[in-house]
Amino acid sequence: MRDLCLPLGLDNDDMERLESIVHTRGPIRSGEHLFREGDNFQALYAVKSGSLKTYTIDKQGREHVLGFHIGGELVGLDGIHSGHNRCNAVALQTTSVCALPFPRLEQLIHEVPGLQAQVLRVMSRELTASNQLATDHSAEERLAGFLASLSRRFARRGLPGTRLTLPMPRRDIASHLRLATETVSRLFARFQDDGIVAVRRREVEILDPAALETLGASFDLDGGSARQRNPQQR
Amino acid sequence: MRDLCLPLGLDNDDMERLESIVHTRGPIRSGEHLFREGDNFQALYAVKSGSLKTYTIDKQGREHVLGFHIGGELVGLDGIHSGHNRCNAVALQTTSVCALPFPRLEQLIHEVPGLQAQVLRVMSRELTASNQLATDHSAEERLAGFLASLSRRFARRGLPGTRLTLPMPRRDIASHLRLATETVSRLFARFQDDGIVAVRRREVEILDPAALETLGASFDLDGGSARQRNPQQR
DNA sequence: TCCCCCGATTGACCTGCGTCAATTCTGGAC
DNA sequence: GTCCAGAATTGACGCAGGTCAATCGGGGGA
Repeated sequence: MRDLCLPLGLDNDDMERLESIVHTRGPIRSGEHLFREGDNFQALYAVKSGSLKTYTIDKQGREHVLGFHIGGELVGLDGIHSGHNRCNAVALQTTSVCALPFPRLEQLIHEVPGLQAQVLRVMSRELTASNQLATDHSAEERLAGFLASLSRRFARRGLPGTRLTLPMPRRDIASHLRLATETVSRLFARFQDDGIVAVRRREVEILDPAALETLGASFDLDGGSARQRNPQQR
Repeated sequence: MRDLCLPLGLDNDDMERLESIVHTRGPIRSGEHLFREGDNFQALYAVKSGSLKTYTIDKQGREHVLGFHIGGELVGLDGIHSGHNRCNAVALQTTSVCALPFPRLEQLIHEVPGLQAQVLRVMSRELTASNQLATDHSAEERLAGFLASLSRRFARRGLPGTRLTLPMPRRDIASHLRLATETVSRLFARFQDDGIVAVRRREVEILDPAALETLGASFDLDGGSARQRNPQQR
């Protein structure tokens, strides 16, 4: 297979064992669901290409976008504990994924110590990111932090980090950041006036990455803006 | 030891193995820190008695309360991936915890399959809860959902779920829910006027649990309000 | 017992962002 | 090419909740 593109840092042998249990699923076309809230939880999914959004519908019928997932990222971790998927996952564009059937994955985690460590790490990172998303920040900080984070994630995939095509509409960005669509639109306009980005619909060019990082510094969605750790001991 | 009070559903033998690696730490007095952001990540902590809050300080110096942890709950999961604690943990009252040194825990997870499954489950549940916290709801929904959740958690511990003593000040509740202290205070007053609760400082009596659940229904912090799953397929 | 300090409450006012509404843009369908 | 439905933008306005400020209250220390 050779195409499970998760950055797990496993050696070749372990990676092959992991790939032996996955099966590719796709293409999933834009708007099609990978899974839905309440479905039996059967597998985790690694995005190979394209992108997904995850969301929930609350008891009032309102949609809440939990996150966006591009290539190399994992989806479905929140479904483990209850045995049911806790959110919906829908393709934002033509997308293909690798399914990692959970019972077999659990078995493999047990057999491959390196995999155990990586899975714990991935889940922990997801938790940190979600915690960050739950914090309280202004609309400006949120959008700047979101763009900076997205830019880094694209760059990590080898795509140009300063010239991106957003896979999602404004409405989804807004929902994800707990803003109104109009607020997102106005902020894009403001960032553009300030010379920080050039935006045309879903094409975004980041003209002043430093300014974007500064604006979004306190809303660091993936702990990646500064590689600097915080080495203070008490 | 016999006092690691985590509801992991392990058999006696496995539980004993787990307890053999923990060591009790406490009492931690109110205001003392269990760990701080940036510290080397060394252990997970299970709260035995008392309570903790976890929080971060952002680059502007603002505090964000991530969560509260009472007996039987686990703290520190977000520190795994980076090897450094990602938040601060401070006691809200006299508190004692069990430290689970992570390297030994990892080893034990490998050896005890039942423990592996439980750890994955616990992390997944944390993730679901954090995702929920990140969603967009009115102040009223947030506070009602928070109180309902807290009530359930107390009840799970065998404490009266309708008569609770809040271990945290208004300011921390407000920060956790992304509200102003004054808003929390006003909402308590309103809930009291509506006959839903009786509040006196930190003493809260829930007079109308159903009303509280209804108000907070769409902001379900621990998936516990309704045991009903969502069995729809597709 | 009396302070004293800090947490909580309450009121008045303000503002960031949401809501509503009107255009404009645009990429597919044909 | 033309049409059109949905996406994005822009403006006017309103409100939920934040901010500022004054007061209250109660537990702990001497």
